[in-house]
Amino acid sequence: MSQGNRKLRLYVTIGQRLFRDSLLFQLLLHSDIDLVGESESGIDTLNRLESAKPGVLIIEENLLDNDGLTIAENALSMHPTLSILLISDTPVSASRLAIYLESGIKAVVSKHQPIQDLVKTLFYIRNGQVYVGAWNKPDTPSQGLINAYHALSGREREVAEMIANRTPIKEIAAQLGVSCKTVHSYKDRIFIKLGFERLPELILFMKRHHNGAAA
Amino acid sequence: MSQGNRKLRLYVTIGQRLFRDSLLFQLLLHSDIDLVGESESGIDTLNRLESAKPGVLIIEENLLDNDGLTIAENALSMHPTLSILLISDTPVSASRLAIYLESGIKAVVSKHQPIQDLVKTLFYIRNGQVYVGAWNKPDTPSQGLINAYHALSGREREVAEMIANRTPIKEIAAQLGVSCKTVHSYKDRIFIKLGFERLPELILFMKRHHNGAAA
DNA sequence: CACATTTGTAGGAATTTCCTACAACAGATT
DNA sequence: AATCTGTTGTAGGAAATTCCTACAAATGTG
Repeated sequence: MSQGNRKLRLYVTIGQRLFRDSLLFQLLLHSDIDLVGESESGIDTLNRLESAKPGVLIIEENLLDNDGLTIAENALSMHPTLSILLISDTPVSASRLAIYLESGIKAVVSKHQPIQDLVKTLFYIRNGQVYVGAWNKPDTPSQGLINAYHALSGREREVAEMIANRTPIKEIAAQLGVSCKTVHSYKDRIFIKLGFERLPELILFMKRHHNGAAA
Repeated sequence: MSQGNRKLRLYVTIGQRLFRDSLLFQLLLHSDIDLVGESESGIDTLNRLESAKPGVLIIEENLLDNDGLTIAENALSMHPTLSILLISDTPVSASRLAIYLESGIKAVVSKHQPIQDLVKTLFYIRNGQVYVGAWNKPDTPSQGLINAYHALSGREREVAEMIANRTPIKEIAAQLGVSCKTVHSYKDRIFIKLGFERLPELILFMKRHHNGAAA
């Protein structure tokens, strides 16, 4: 099976159900993610890796029963090909990061980073590559995304705003005097240019972008 | 505007960006949720409620700068019609719950509850009704959902499993010797019977249900 | 046995997704 | 000024998905 269409076998260790649920839900919207298991405790994770056979493990740094880093190190010694993404409570210092990388952890994402960072990182490390950051200022759409938005044509921005306001496609078409197919084409192009896949991404971006410091 | 199609004006106060993002993303998949603002701190929330005019505020109990309950009480005194859903770190005791309800908080959802509880609660309290729980055992699909699953016909369960395994609709149709339209009809009925709206809900349920204690 | 409900199956219409196409426009180059 | 290239505005085709409806056969109930 080629690299391109191989599923990402994911195991997730997050203590709080609400957080784990909402993260899992979002990741499972991606069709090439295969959830092979989940735990709230480190010890359960260690017990289940053998049968679950994940390629990527997402694990919190601060678990209830254990230090996530310790669990991660144990997991790596048992499964050297496993790629681990550590979720830290705070942005990590350079010295701390060096320790993690030395342990074999492939990525660290802080809980203060946007979800897009975690998703991007996830697909980045599934091939075993190493990723570290956050380099974007939290709570602000990245400059690249803002640039991409400003690069949209006037008509595209007009349609983006209406779509983000949940205006029905038929109503947008009527107001702009174009066909529904045209509005769909615009939506298609907007999502491609901004790198979005789903409507909530656009809604959140437009909300945050127009409010400046609203987040 | 009738109650039925009124949008739910939502403001969310959650300190950690990753958690807030994934929760917001999921809530915004619902077309009748209108996000009017978000903050990571209680003080920002109090400053923005006047202009944001939310109907429902979701706020964490433990914020970085303040006690969520204090912020919630302040918010309520400024905006008596606001419905507040408090996210607690731990399941709350009956005595603690009484305090919250006395403060005018409409619902408390613990971080150890499934996301469906929060979503259900959200739509429950938007009309001002009071909701408290969790009554379901965490990390286990509720008994009602399991009962609903067992009430599916054999064919429905067969199709549910294949869909949850991300088998393409065309392949399911070919394997079962029926048309694609038939498979879509089955999917439609399965989602209605189980109360699901999107594929990740089914995937997570099937994964957890078949694994028993896997979560 | 009669009746009601469920199951298995599938079509119609509308919407959405993915892709392609083309004329007009705008900017860059010669 | 002419030509070339890329972008914009617009929209169709085909396939997939959603929402809804329909019907014969099977099953369950009284």
